[in-house]
Amino acid sequence: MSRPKRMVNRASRRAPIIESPSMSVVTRFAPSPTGFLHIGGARTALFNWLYARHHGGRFMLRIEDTDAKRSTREAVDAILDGLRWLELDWDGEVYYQSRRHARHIEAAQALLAAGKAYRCYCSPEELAQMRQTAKREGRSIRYDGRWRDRDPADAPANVDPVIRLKAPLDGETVIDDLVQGPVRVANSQLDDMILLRSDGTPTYMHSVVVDDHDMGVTHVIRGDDHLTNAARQTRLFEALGWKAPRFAHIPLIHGADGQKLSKRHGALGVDAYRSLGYLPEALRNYLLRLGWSHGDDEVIDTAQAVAWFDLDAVGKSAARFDFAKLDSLNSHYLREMAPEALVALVLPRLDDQSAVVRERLLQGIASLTQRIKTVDELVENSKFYSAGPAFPLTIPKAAKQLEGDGLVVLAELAERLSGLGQWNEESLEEAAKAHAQAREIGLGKIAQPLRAALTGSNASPGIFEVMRILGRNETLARLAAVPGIER
RNA sequence: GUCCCCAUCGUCUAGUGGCCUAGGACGCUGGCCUCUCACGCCGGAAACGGGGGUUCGACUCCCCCUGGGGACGCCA
Repeated sequence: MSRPKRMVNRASRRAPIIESPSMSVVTRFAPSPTGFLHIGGARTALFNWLYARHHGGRFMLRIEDTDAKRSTREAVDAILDGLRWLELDWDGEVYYQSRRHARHIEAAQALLAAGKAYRCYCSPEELAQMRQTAKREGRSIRYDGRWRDRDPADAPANVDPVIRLKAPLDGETVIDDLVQGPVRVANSQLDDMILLRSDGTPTYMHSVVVDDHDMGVTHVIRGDDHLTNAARQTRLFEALGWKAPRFAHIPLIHGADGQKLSKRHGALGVDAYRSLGYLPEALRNYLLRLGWSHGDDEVIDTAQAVAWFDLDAVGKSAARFDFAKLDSLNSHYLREMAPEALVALVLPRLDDQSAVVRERLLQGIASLTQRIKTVDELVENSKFYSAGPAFPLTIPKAAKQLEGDGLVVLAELAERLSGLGQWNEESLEEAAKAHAQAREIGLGKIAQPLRAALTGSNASPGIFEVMRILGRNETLARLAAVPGIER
């Protein structure tokens, strides 16, 4: 596989990833269990997985369930299921952030003891008012630090305080983002974030930092809606005296309306893609190309993706989700599957799962697969191999074939077929053509009624293939079952 | 409102100062093939948001504008 010349240039241009060989990569996917694994999360997981696999590092999974009120076991299961279906295997045990509360609290207390954090006695109402005022006056909306240097003796008696980080007021925080490049944020824009809530539980912002450090995460790859969080978190890392990981904020996936795709806004869970009939490899390929590229390559299987993937080829602008392209990739991977694998997908969803049907499918599935985009369509189009069409036909165009002349032609053909010596595609086509010639009509005038009678549809694989696979008995039986034909 | 990010065909993208008459893919579309629908093959329409610079030369570098997105929670 030769790399295009330009790819080399591109790589050498941004190339900020100069790690010592001994430094092994650790990435993590850290979803919050408040719903299914949606498509954006799936891509974030994929990129983290690919980056770790490409660099021979570790890919960890951490469930961010610090919000006990909103986290559910069902959501955790849905996320795990989704990742398994996508075949994104994680290393080691699943981390549950909630189980590490003690550690998070300890870190916050240490900051407090070191004078790098402080107690804030503002009530939620007070904060809401602060925000409102700031908004009205056109200032940025953030906590004003009123308890930052206030005498603890002023503390109201029966108010449980939150613990806030005492972050630097001046200067700026620079994130040297692996995707976005250097991003500078004035420290004056960032307020003193809450580490521990008034009930003593740690916030997400704090837990993330402690966990990423403790887990040895080297690269945080996540949606760019976290970009400003990276600045906040960097300051916490500094306060704790830890080295911050490298950040890579990948652009978000937008819906057809150009807005961020989220659980509350149009995003489907990966389970929906599964039940819609998409293959995990197709979804991975599609998601990979949303924001990442390797020259003009489009069809990239997972092994190739692992070999090629790196952060320097991740684009910076948001992408819209496009089902049409997913469809085309899905049909590509479907067509590459072995008949046995395809049948294993289809047969369980058919009414008749007998050996006879299985054998028909084995023979007919390849050409069936040429005509569909999803597994669902494949199942739908395979049904005629399982059961004969019911009459009258539900498809008007097909039903029309079984009227008048069509019916006459079929009756005559049935006669001819019953006496046919060889039953293969060549002999069948020969017989049909001979009949067409005898009646001085086009082959289509015979093939279409045949198709309707045999498959119940006006579109199907080649009709002689269908007849061959169905066999003489079944073919004749189906013809005989057509209302208006007696034999 | 404040801050941050982004900007090439309808969509995903290639492009890193001359290789660009801007390439590929999906979709759309004309044709061929043909028993239907597909597949396949051949062809077509389709984009650098605008304005200033820099330069011998800008899709490419800089600035402004415009447009889009994101963040501003005791959510994650």
